[in-house]
Amino acid sequence: MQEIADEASINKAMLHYYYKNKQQLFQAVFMQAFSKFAPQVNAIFNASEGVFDKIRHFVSNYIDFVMENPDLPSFLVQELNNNSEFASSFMNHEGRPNPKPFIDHLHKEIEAGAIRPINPKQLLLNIFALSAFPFVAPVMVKGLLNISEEEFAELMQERKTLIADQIIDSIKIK
Amino acid sequence: MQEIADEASINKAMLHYYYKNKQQLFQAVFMQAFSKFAPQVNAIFNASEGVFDKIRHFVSNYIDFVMENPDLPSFLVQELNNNSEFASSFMNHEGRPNPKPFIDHLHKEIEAGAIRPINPKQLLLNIFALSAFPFVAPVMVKGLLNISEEEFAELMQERKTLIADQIIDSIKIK
DNA sequence: GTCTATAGCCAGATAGAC
DNA sequence: GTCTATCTGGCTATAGAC
Repeated sequence: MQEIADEASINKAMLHYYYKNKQQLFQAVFMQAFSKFAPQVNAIFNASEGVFDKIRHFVSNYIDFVMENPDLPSFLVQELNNNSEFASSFMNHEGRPNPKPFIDHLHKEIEAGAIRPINPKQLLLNIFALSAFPFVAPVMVKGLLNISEEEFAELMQERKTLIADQIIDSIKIK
Repeated sequence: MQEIADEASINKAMLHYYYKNKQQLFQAVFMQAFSKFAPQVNAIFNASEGVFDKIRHFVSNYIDFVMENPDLPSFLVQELNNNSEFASSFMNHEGRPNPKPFIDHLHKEIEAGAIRPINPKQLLLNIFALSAFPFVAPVMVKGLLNISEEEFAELMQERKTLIADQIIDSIKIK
């Protein structure tokens, strides 16, 4: 609370004036982070494009977005991991990420023989994993690959097309 | 400290007898977690097999390993994120994950024309991301995909071959 | 080695003047 | 609304008997 007050150039008493206690301040912060994140994720689900374009746009938009908000993914993941009961209330929240439209879309394309018969949940997981992992575990990634902040940023730029191509290739009929 | 003491069926004073302070107890826990994790990761780098077999074995072994130690990845990632200075001392530690052999191996295969000319660091990142992400962000993944613990376990079993096939496919000369 | 009791400290929270 | 001063509880850590 002291550090937050310092950062805001006020004192602890004022924090308690605006947010009755620490928990409520935290929830306000979490909610704001979550409400920045959710629409980004929903973008992929509700767009009207074809599957390949959805994937390309999601990956590119997501990486651009988190490069501007680099602490968001690790913060959300950490708090969801440590408050699972409280997490589920956010997951049931209005405006939460809802993958159903995208999964239905995939099922249709599979039935039509337009893409390979992959389990849609696996595909979704692959998209998230490839896009989000470097931002969820940035210290480990930079340590393992032995790269600087700048090299990391370059790798992420390269990923915007690399990942999308790879994912699309994995479901394209050859 | 109280909760740890309870779990161990001793009292707080005994914890301080064996570990002078909380920080030292934490370091012991972290070190043990890290020393379980590092060899698993190194397995991929130092095996004498071909690239494709390395990838297949790593993915399968890694998923088996973390299914038995489900809290390890999220714990390590969280602590590395929050103690980056202290993290780097572990990353320079004896027996740390060292990807150089694997990256060299990839460079050779690329020069020989045996695999496609991908950036080896991107490939490494893809392998980690696809394997580790569900275990680093389990609550978010289960929430987004709307699946139970059991379905999660099934998905992970299916992933052992699915991911490996996809990664190999992304570097195979067609 | 093991325990109880307690010291010491610090963060969250409040009272009350302005 | 804003601030200073202060209370309070809880946590880490230690003293000291056994």
